[in-house]
Amino acid sequence: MAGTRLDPIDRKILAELQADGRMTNVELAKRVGISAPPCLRRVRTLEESGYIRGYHADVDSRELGFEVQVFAMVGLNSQAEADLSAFEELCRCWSLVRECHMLNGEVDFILKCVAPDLSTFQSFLTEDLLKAENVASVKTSLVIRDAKDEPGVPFDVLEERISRNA
Amino acid sequence: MAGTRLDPIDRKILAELQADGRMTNVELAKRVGISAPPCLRRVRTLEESGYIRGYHADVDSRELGFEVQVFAMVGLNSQAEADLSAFEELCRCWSLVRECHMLNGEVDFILKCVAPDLSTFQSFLTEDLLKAENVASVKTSLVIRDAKDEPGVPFDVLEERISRNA
DNA sequence: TGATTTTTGAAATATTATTGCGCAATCTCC
DNA sequence: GGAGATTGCGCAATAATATTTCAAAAATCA
Repeated sequence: MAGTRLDPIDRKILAELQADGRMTNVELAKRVGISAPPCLRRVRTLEESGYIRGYHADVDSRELGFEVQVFAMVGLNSQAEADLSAFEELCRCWSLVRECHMLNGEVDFILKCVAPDLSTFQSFLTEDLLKAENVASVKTSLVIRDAKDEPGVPFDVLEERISRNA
Repeated sequence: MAGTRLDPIDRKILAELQADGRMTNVELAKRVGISAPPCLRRVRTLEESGYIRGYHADVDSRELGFEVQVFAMVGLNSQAEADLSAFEELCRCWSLVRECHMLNGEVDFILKCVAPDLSTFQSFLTEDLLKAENVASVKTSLVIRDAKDEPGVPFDVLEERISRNA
C-alpha cells in the first residue's frame, strides 16, 4: 500500500490535520468536501499506510521551565556504521536531546537539545555528551529566539509541484 | 494566569497529549485518574493559558516526496535588530524553510529546510537565500538520516526536577 | 458496453464531548 | 478555630461526534 498515490482530497486531509490535529472528523469532512464516513476511512488509511505517523500536542516548553535550547554539532572519531549507530542509540536515551540528525560534511551529527537552565545543559554537555564513547568534538550554539518553528510538510509547494506535473 | 503552577495531573495531561494528541478525553481522563468533565476543563484551561499551543498530525514528509532535508547556517552582514527581523520575516515567507532559529556565536541563524529533491533546494539556495538582502554567508549540510526526532518537552526530566525541589 | 471493483453517503448505533449542578475539600480572613 | 468564599470533583443529562452498515453511484477494465 506504500506506493499508492494520494488524490487531492487525501492531501487536503493531511494538510488540515497537520494544521489542526484535533479537528473533529465532521469538521474535517466539511472542509475537504466529502461526508464524514468516507473521510474517516481515508484518515484511517492514511494512518495505517504511514502518511500520518501520529498526533501530538504542541506543548510550550518554555512555559514549563525549559528556557534553554541548544544546537550541538558533534564530530565522531570513527564513522564506521556500528559507531554511528552506537552514538544514535545514546542520543535516543538522552532526554535532553530532542533531535539527532546525521549530516554530510565535516560535522557528523547535529543535535537539538533543551534544558531548564544553562547549568543543567553544561553538566549534560561535560558529563554525558563530551564523555561519550567516540565523541571527538562538540560545538554548541545557544538559541536566542525562534522566528519560525513549523516542522512538517509545505503543502503549498507540494500542490504547486503536482499541478505543474499534471 | 501565566504564572499558575501546574499540578501533577496537569503535567500528566500535557505528557499524554504530547505523546498522543488525538486521544479521546475519556481515555485521557482514565489515564490521569480523574473523570471526564474536570479533565476536559483542565485541557481547555491548558489550551487557553498557552501551555498547549495546538495539535498537529505528524505527516511523513518523505512519503510525500520531500526527500531532502537540509540544515543551513546563515551569517548576516548586519546584526541590527531591524535587519535580523527582516531576515526572520523572509524565512517565514519561504515555504521550504520549516524552522528558523537565531543563534549566538559566529553564525546568526540556523534554518531547517526541506525540498522534493536536491535541485529544488539548490535553486532555493542560489535564487532566494543567497540573494537575500543582508545575507553574508550560508553553509549547508544535508541530513543523511534521522536518529531521533521528538520535538517537545522531556517530561521525565521535568518530573525528576520537580520531585527534587519538592 | 457490461462486469468488476471502489468509493460514496444516508441512516442507524455506539462513543464521546459538553453542560448543569450539588458536594466536598481547601482557603481566607476574621 | 470557624463561617463564608473559592476551587475542583464527579454524577447525570444532553448534544455532538465517531463508527458501522449497506445500497447506490462512480470509476476501472476487459
